[in-house]
Amino acid sequence: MSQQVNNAPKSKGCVLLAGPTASGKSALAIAIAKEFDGVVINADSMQVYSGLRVITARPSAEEEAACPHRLYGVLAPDDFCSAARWRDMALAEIAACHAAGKLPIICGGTGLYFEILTKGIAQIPPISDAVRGELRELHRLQGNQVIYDRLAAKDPEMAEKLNLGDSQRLLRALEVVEETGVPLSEWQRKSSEGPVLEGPRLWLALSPDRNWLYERCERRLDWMVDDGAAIAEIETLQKLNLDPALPVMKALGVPEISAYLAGEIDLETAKDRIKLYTRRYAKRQMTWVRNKMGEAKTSSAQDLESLREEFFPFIRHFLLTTPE
RNA sequence: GCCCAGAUAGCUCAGUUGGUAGAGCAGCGGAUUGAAAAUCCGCGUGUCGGUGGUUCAAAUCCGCCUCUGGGCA
Repeated sequence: MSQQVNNAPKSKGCVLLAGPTASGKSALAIAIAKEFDGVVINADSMQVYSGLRVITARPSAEEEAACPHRLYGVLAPDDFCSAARWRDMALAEIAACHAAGKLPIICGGTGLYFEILTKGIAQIPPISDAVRGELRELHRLQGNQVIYDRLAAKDPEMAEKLNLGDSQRLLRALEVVEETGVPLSEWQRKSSEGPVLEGPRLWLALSPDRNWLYERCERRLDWMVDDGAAIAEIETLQKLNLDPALPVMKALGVPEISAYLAGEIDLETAKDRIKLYTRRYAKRQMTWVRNKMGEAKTSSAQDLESLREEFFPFIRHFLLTTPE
C-alpha cells in the first residue's frame, strides 16, 4: 500500500499535525514521514532555537536521523522568531518539499503559527529598535496604564478590545501605531494580504486524556532533569548572558532551573513549578485545538500503533484523492 | 485502656452570639493575527466524618460511633 502511494504522483498537499506537548506528535510525525515519504517541518516556537534541545523536548539526534526534519534548532538562542518569520520559513520549506516530490508534515504545538500559516497576517513593517526600546522602557518604569492611555489616544478601537492587564498586546499595538502611523486595528483588517498556505491540506490533531497527558509531562520532566541533561543545558545557556526578555529565556523550565542554579530555590521546588506551568501550557494548547482546529481529524489514542491505525487510512485517502 | 485536640472544596485552612458555607493554592472554561512554552479574561467545583437528638432553623449545641494527631498509662 505504501509502495503504491510512494510511486504515485506527488501532490501539492500537506499534513498539519497539532496537539499538546508530550502527546506523541513527534513520533507520529516521523512515522508518517517514513510511511509516506515526508519531511517533518517544525511548528513549535521554542524548538526553532538551538541550545535547548532537552528542555524543549526537541527530537533527538536519532529521531532526526530517522527522516528529514526542518526548522528544528535553526535559530541562535539570542534570535527571535516572530510568527510571520516562522510562516515565511515554513512556506519555503513546504515549497522545497513539493519541488522534491515529498510530503510536508507541519508538526508542532504553537497554535498561533498554525493560525497564521493558514489564515495569513498583515504585512506590517518591522518595528525599529528605537520605538520598541523606548516603549518597553516606558512600560518597565510606569506600567500598563500609561501604555494603555497612549494607545487609547492613537488606536481607540484596539484599546477597546484589549484588557488593561494584557501588557504584551498593549505594547505590540502601541509600537505598531507609533512606528507606522497606522493603527494595528487597521492593519489587522488587511490580514489576508500576506502569503498563506495554499493547496490541499489534511489536519490532524491529538487530544489525549488529560490526566494521562499530565502524568506523561511530569515523567518526562523527571527524566529531563534527573540525569542532569537539562541543568547542564541551562548552565551553558546562562554563560551567554542573554537578555531575560528573549524568547529562549522564557521557555518552560529555563527561569525555574536558573533560579535553582542561582541558589534561590531547591531542585524539587523548581521541578514542581515546571510541572505546574507545563500542565497549564498543555491545557492552553488543548483549548486551541478544541476551538480553532475544528476541521482537524482528532484522536485520543495513547500509543503510536493506535495513532497509525486511526490516521494512516485518512492520509492514504488524502494523498490518493489530491490532484497534482 | 484513659484524657485532650482535630475531622468543612482536590490540598492547606476560615467560618462571629445557631439562619444549609468562603479564602489561598490546585483545577476547570475562554481568548489568542508579528518575540505565543508568551500574555490575558472568567468560574467555587461541597452528603461541612457518620448517626441520633435539641431547635422554626445545626458546620455551629448535646449523645454515641468511626478515623487521625498528641499526651497519660
